Amino acid sequence: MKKTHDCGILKAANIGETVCLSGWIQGRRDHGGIIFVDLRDRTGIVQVVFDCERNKEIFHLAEALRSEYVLSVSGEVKPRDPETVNPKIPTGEVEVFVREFTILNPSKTPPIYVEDDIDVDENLRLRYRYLDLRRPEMQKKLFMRHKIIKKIRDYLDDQGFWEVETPVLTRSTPEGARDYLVPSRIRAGSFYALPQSPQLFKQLLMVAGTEKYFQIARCFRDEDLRADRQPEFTQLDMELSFVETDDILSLIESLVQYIYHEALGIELTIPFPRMPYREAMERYGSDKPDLRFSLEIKEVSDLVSDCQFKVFTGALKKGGVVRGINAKGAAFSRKDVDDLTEFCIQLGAKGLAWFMVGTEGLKSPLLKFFTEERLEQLSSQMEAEAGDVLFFVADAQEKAEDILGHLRNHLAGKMNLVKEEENRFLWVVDFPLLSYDPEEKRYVANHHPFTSPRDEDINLLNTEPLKARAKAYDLVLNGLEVGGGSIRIHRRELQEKMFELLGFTTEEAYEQFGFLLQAFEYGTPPHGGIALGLDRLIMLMLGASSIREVIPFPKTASGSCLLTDAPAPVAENQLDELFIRLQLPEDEEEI
RNA sequence: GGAGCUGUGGUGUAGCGGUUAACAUGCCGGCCUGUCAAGCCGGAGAUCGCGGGUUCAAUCCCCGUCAGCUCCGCCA
Repeated sequence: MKKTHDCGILKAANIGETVCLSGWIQGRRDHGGIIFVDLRDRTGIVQVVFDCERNKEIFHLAEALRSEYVLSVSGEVKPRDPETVNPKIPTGEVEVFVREFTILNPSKTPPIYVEDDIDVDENLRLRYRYLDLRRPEMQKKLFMRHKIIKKIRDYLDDQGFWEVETPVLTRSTPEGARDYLVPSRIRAGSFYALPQSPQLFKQLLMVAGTEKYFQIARCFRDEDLRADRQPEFTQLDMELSFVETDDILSLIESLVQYIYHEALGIELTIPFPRMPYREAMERYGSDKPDLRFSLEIKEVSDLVSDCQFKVFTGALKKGGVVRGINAKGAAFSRKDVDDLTEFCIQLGAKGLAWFMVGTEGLKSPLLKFFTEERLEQLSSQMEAEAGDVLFFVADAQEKAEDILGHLRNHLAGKMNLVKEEENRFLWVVDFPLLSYDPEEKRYVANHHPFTSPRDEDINLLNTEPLKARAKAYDLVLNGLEVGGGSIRIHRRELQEKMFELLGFTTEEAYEQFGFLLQAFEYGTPPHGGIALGLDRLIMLMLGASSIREVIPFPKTASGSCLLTDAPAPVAENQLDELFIRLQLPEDEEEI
């Protein structure tokens, strides 16, 4: 028997047809003389009927059917009596009277329910992922992921991009995240690294004249996991020649607008707003601000510089700042405020100053440190009204920004301010090119060593390198970074200057990046690119709360796969072939 | 590396220093010809994550450990 129709598509128009359906048994209702079975495939569910009176033999065979058996049935599509129509399912007007059927495979009783809205330990879902993925909501996520990526390919193909594959076994380069290493059998003692991104190859493709490149690229970073971070993940990686920042931003805006329209039917307004990094940090305390709520951070250093509160004045004397957030109308209890203080302390704050705004003025243990006039100015600066609670952090600028940024997000959750249905895209631009690493006592590239400074900031590299801004940009959606890229350096002198600032000698630079620097000597077009984190983007597009929901076979927080039990020990002869001897911490099992 | 939360029949929960460990659902059997969360009757199913400690007595309290989740560090 060959499947002639999908289960989920049968409707009144099919009445009278003889069909063959194949799928899984969603459920069975045995009434003694008649058995109803819901047959499910990836398109949906249809009711098939085994009737004692019509076919006694088939009916008795059907008594053995159970959930999740794989079943093939053939029979006639019949209309249901009006009073037995099921309006809850699309196929509810019809049912199939079974003439014959085959059990293609029986099933043990599944450990999780194959249905939507299950409340089950994620452990079990991951261990039995193949059952979890049978659930309609997961099938939909798989399908939507396919569809979004298909639309990306369609769009970029239409724009003249070539999809090019780059190696997965490549070489380890310094900077960036920890590499996953793969030992070489043929060259003893040497290792490949799995790519953190195809960065260097896509730049080489620009030298190679590809001009417009993209790839749906798997990337690997051996770092700890988060709800929005897995050690292996998928990027839409792109690189273009003869472009500047605006070309890339508007291309991505159109692409994102296209896939939202095509895949979700949602119309996005472009261009997306653009915000300099500095402004994002000052107003939101984050380089990936969530714009679905306001709660902006306010500067109050000037207003508190002459107060008696030593925590404030002390921070200012050390060159720090005092900044605050107004939790509008929050009307927090003392307990809430204590919890929030604890939250900030966990993040490294020394404390959290607060003022409750009542109808009769401010309430706070800190009132005595301030003059009436200053309190009034403070209230006005913070736009305080009765019911508000004002919070202040005094610390070094970067730290204060960071803590307030986290507090802002936390408050939004606690106060239920996040407009979940909104899609607030934002470009954050003008990132600082470099930061200073006090441990290594050198500058480090914020993006990567090939990121170009802004033309007008090139001279700053000689005088105040930390003030130089990069031609780098991040795409932010609802408080998550969903993409980032830059215009690259394509001129040799500037690249050498960068390496010099990063503390590489010419020899070291050639040792690590010689192949790229050499390529750059053979006619390199100006170029730039971007990579979008597809798992995150798809997660947000589908309203999922974790990246794991849109990855078919994800890893757990400790990097293991509960389905295959990877990572796992290997046989000794495998290690021998690779010239590897294990040196495990004490008390570890012998492998 | 650090902090927090969670762990009880297959599944989801309740419980409590001494219980026959409760409920729902699922599963098995029986009855039942129009259900679609079918219904009714009966039954099986748990060494309460693991190890140690306190105690006359531990699923419950303490310590450790493992696993999962969230966050910090890390990661663009």
